[in-house]
Formats: sequence, structure tokens, C-alpha cells
Amino acid sequence: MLTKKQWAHCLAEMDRMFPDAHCELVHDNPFELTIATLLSAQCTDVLVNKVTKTLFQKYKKPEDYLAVPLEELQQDIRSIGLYRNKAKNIQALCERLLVEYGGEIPASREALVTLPGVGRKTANVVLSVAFDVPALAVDTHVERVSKRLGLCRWKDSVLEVEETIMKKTPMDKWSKTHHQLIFFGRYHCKAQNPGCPTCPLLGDCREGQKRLKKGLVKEA
DNA sequence: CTCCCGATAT
DNA sequence: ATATCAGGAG
Repeated sequence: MLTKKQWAHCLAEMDRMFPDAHCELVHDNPFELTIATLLSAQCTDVLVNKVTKTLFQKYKKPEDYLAVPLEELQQDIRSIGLYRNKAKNIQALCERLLVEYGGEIPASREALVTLPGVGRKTANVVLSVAFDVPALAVDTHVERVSKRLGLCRWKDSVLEVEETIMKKTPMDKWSKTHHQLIFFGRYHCKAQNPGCPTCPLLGDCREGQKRLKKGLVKEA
């Protein structure tokens, strides 16, 4: 497992690698961010942004998503994948927003996770990005990077990963660290062919050291 | 645990 | 051909 000193070094290096890490889901308000994050499940944010560019011109408010047949909304987001579940969740979400929350996205995790299609990860994204509430969303990148580094255990659940990172990171850096871990996972420590040969974190990385001993890390 | 699912990279 | 992508629900 990473020591405190090693994690501090990782944070410093990621600061150098990705000083402007940020949310790459294009949005103008909490409602749009919630829709975009819901759509982003098992899909690249590039594809999500391509769809929401036109989607957010057609649908501005919850009422707009409920004014069309389900099949029409499905077609509008078809290229995203998982489009039947997502379209159904969006309409159910909008219905609940109008009935329970005056058409606005609630700013508490307890309320957010009760919304259709919104789990803990999406709730944490909305909380931290839209409402500036301390939270740390663990997505596929954050989970993979944390486990490769040895920041947490391989067997940890996403909730355990979240708790571990929060415990080991100052609260005022949760949001920045969250986005830096995503950028690091997306652009450097990729799922396929991780960039170990040029990685500034190789010396601290559990998986990287293992690969090094196996001769899998060739010099750049 | 399985299912949902199209687009893209490898 | 196969793996992966800002997951969530049953």
C-alpha cells in the first residue's frame, strides 16, 4: 500500500501533469450536468458531448423531456448506447423533479440518489461540480488508477475506494484530485497499454513496479 | 450477479 | 474479434 509520503508525491506529480484537470462534460446548469452524467454511463464523454450539443438545444427544462414520446427521446440519444434505460430514466427523473422538487435538481446526496438513473457516483459529480459540495466520485478511471497505484486494495468496492481516497486526501483538494485521477487514468494510465515507461508515478506504483520486475516496462 | 448497448481503440 | 467507455437497476 502507498505510504502517506508516496501519496503526497503522487498528488504533487499529478498537479504538474494535469494542473487544469476539470469536468469535461459540457453543461450550463445543474440540470444539464445531471442529464450529461446520467448519459455518460459506459460511454466516453466525447460521445456524450456530441449528443448533448443538440440535445440541450431541443430540451431545456424537465417539461420538455416529458413533452415527447419515449421513442423520440430514445432516438435522440441512440448513439450513446444503453439508450433505452437512459431515456426511460431521464423521463422518470424529470417527472420526479417536477413533482417533488419544483423542477430543480436537489443539492443533497440523500435526495439525489433517490432520482431515477442517479446513483452515488452521479450524485457525487453533481454535488462537487454543480454545487461545490465536497464529494469524491469514483468512476472506472478513479477505481482503476487507485487500485493500480496501491492507494487501495484490489478487492475494495467503489464505496471503499471512495472512503479511502477521501481519508487520505485533504478535503479542500477532493474535487481537484478527483479530476486529476480521471485525467491521469484517461490520458496516461489507460486501461489498455498504460504509459508506465514515461510515468512520473512509476516509483510509487504497485502495479508499475510489478510490471517493471516482469520486464513489461520498456524504456521510452 | 446480470443486463443494458452503440462508438471507438487496439 | 475483443476491450473499454465519467454506471445504475433488478
